[in-house]
Amino acid sequence: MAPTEKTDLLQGTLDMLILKIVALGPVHGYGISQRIRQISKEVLNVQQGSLYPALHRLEKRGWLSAEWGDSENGREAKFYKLSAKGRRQLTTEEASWNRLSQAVALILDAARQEA
Amino acid sequence: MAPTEKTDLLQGTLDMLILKIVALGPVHGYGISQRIRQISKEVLNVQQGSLYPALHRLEKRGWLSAEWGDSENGREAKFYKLSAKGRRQLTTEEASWNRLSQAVALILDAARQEA
DNA sequence: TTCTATGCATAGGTGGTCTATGGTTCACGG
DNA sequence: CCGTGAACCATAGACCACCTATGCATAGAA
Repeated sequence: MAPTEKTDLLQGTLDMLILKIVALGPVHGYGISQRIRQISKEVLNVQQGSLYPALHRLEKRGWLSAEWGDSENGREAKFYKLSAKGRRQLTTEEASWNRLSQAVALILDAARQEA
Repeated sequence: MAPTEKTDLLQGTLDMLILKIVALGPVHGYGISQRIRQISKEVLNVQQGSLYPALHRLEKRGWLSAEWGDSENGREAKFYKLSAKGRRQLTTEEASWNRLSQAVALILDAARQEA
């Protein structure tokens, strides 16, 4: 109804996106969602209720490490860093994403090879 | 552990893939999963436990219509056809997929614009 | 005859995402 | 001076798509 299109994201990609953003350098949670929105040109909009559980999940799996610090505005914020394990995970997920998205593209391109 | 990589698919894309396959012409359920596997070059493997509930879901939403008939082997099989409503839905989902996958690509390409 | 492929189907569990809340501090406008 | 909104964190509850496991039936091959 509203002109705002659904900005939901593709399930299963959130972890990868977060890992990728954090790979660019330490960021706090709120900043991650902002960067995802910016870099994706307002297409991807990560809800806070999705973001924070995801961050905790990734931390629990040892892919991220967290540390409290001060944000650019002098506020308290929890900064995340990518661990070596997280870097490996990111590589895996990127490869998987490429395989799968290319496979989907194959399907969407189909129309030829039909008997 | 096993050398077989996870062939799971991207959540949320199954409906679109099914609609797309059916758009190529009437097929029965089992055939849909085969074609997805073939066209994707063995990358996408739709489990039967995912497929049939999805088909019922799509039918219930009026995007597909079903009809019993005989398969190539002379067996009983339920054939699916795309409805006009389903065709519209497919268009929508394809556009959405393109938007989102391109947005993800933007994130994965990132590394430049950082301050 | 037993196994595999074809074909349909459901039940139950898992897990990620969304919505809805809740709270704090800072800055700005009225 | 007070309200509002942005910056920041967080959790609870619900939803829903997908997977695993299982069931059944028939045909053909080993």
